[in-house]
Amino acid sequence: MDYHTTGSTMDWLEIADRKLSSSGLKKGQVRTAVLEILNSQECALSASQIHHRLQSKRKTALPSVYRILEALEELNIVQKVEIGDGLTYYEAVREKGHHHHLVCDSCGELKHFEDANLEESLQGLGKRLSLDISAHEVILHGECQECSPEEENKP
Amino acid sequence: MDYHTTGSTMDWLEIADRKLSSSGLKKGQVRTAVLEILNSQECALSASQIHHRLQSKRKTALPSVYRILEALEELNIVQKVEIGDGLTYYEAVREKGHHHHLVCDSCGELKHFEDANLEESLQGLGKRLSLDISAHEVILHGECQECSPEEENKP
DNA sequence: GTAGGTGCAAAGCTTTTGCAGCGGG
DNA sequence: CCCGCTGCAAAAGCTTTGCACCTAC
Repeated sequence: MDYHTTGSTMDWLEIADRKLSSSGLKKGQVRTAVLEILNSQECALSASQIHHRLQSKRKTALPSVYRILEALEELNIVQKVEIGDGLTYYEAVREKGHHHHLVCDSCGELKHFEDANLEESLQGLGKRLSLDISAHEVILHGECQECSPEEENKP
Repeated sequence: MDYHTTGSTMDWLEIADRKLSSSGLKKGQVRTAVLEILNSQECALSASQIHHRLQSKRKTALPSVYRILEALEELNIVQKVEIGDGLTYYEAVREKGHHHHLVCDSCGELKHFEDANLEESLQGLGKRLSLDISAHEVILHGECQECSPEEENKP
């Protein structure tokens, strides 16, 4: 399960390819396109957003997108991000850059951030309650920096 | 917006009643029953669980449950808890006891916990990123204490 | 040639909406 | 008596499944 055979940092696409082929999966055209979209995307996209972007390249069926995302999730190549109101997004799982999300109340956009402090708290929490935590998600709701007025004249 | 007129801690049901009537809403039988169920429930329930519990008392329509929960959410009497996989739960918003949730990987049950440290981290995070955070949710996934073997003979 | 990949149509689920009749204040 | 409450039926999303055909290896 160690993909650092060369010592250099491996590309997410490369890792994905290996995981896929070692699971006996082939490189279909739609799957390849989905991987490219997610790779060039900084944050998460919904299934229908991905589907929409695919249309410009090739006629694609939405069920295929779901099947592909499901397979990628199984292999821990992508992960679901559920941001509330039943909205589901998908994003690449990269080696570095574990992060959490902010959903902007104004523009609705999904932003992400990292915070060591938060991770520490979560880890400590697991210990304190003696829970074996396999995953955690933190979703913030609020105003993103673009939307919030620069609060220059605050009391 | 202060419901502590008497100085004593007010019951959640009482607060709910006031909020409802001050919004011009009536005390329908189903709504009253939903409030009672949520009040006697420590943690969150799904719409269909609530619906199911209601059947023993009275024939109820699932859409009514959704409408009631929607109204209660609007008044901040209950809140949604979305725990992933598209599962949505609802729970009473009480004056004290802000908490977060753990979804057990084994039994699937929803547990809750409080953690001051975590709250602090989240607050600090808002400051650091200068975000105006209106809400936050933390969902942990792992094994709850009941499910995890008591790990007595750990190396 | 043989699995896996993909499109299409249809089914499944949860949640929402419209409407008519009931019921609380 | 009026407006809100509720049940019923239907619609609306989003996601999954079945099946036939295509394609990578």
